[in-house]
Amino acid sequence: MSTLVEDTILRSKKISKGRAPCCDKVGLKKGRWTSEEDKMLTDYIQLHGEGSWRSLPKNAGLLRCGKSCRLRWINYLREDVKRGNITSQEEAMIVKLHGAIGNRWSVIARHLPGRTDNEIKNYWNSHLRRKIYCFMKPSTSNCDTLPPIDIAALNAAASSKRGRSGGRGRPTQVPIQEEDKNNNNTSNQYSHSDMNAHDLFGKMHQRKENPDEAEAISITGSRSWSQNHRQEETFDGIGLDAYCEMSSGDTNGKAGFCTNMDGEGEASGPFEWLDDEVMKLNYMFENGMLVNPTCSENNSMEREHGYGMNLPTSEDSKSGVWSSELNYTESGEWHNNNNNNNSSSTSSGNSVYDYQWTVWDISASAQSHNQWNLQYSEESQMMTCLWDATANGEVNNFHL
DNA sequence: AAACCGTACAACCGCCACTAC
DNA sequence: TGTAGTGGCGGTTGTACGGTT
Repeated sequence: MSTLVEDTILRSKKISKGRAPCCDKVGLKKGRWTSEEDKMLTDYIQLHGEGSWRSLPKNAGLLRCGKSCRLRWINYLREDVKRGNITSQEEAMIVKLHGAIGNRWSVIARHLPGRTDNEIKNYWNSHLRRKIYCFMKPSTSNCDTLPPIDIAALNAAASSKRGRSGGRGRPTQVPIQEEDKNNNNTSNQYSHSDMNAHDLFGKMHQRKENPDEAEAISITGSRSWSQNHRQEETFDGIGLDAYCEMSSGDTNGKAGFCTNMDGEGEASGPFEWLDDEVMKLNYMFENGMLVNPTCSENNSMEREHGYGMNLPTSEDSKSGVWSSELNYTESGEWHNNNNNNNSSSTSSGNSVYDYQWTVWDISASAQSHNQWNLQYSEESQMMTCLWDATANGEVNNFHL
């Protein structure tokens, strides 16, 4: 009889709560691990090896959830976990990879030997994100034309759009799969969430390989939202109101829209994607993926004053500035191409500010359409190590 | 000295992909 | 083929700690 009751309870739990929890949390300890617990876990794994996390706590005599044991082992107890400050080289790699692939911490971590995804994620959230947001805020007299960024409002807008998403795969702000279910135009339709750096890279490559066939892509710095709406949202302070439009080659695309090949699309609210996507676009600026024809490589004024990360020029590539100086090999080793330490552009500390900066007069460029052109420039090729492309430009693999 | 505040980071949570059955 | 178990991932929270008022 009691078994029947237990079964009923278990079944009702499963029905009412979906999946059963990873473990019975009753009586389990939470919070910080003690050194005794660490030793018990380490001793057990050294004896029996990793795996079977569900049964491990019981076998090891730990009052912990299996997940908690796994996390503790992977992030802190393993011998190959590197402790200590993130180096400037590692920081540069994080910035670069994050610009290319976004919050895929585990992928980024694979390129940083000894670093865990959790550590990198924390480092990003506590150090780098702030720095990079700060760089978008005009700090020099040269940037007076640009209003300051209201970071608090940005974050508020971003967080208000996010539920507790979690999960692997695409970190959705918009339920894309649901979106796809509800319409038939999935082949050429892009949502803001889809419109990430990865997609843009692929499309840029397509453009390069088949300029006549591939979709036209334009990235335009623009204040495209209605004045009323912007005022309501108190987002007057946005410094980089870039929006993406993807159309059949003319100006069918609409600001902030998901458009298909016919220029049809559904408007989304402004700023939904700013928090992440603008940053990604910004990284593309930084990495030379977007080339402003009004900014010549030799424009020293632009290169000397700080608004945005400096685009590595072909000259930079030759002289060892930026990424050409630092390579990461397949074997997981850092390789410094620059054998002398005289380069004035090398990072002097753990700050993205150590890179060179340049001025991007986004406000001015926003006044005309299509002023930002995506170009497959020589400089941009430093990012092409990240993907494979077939002859027709189809991206089929990310080297991450 | 105490209260407050911001930061860093360890840990937790929920979800998803994969796999075995 | 469907389902449950498991590992893994990314977002978020909790808290210790140092600095400031």
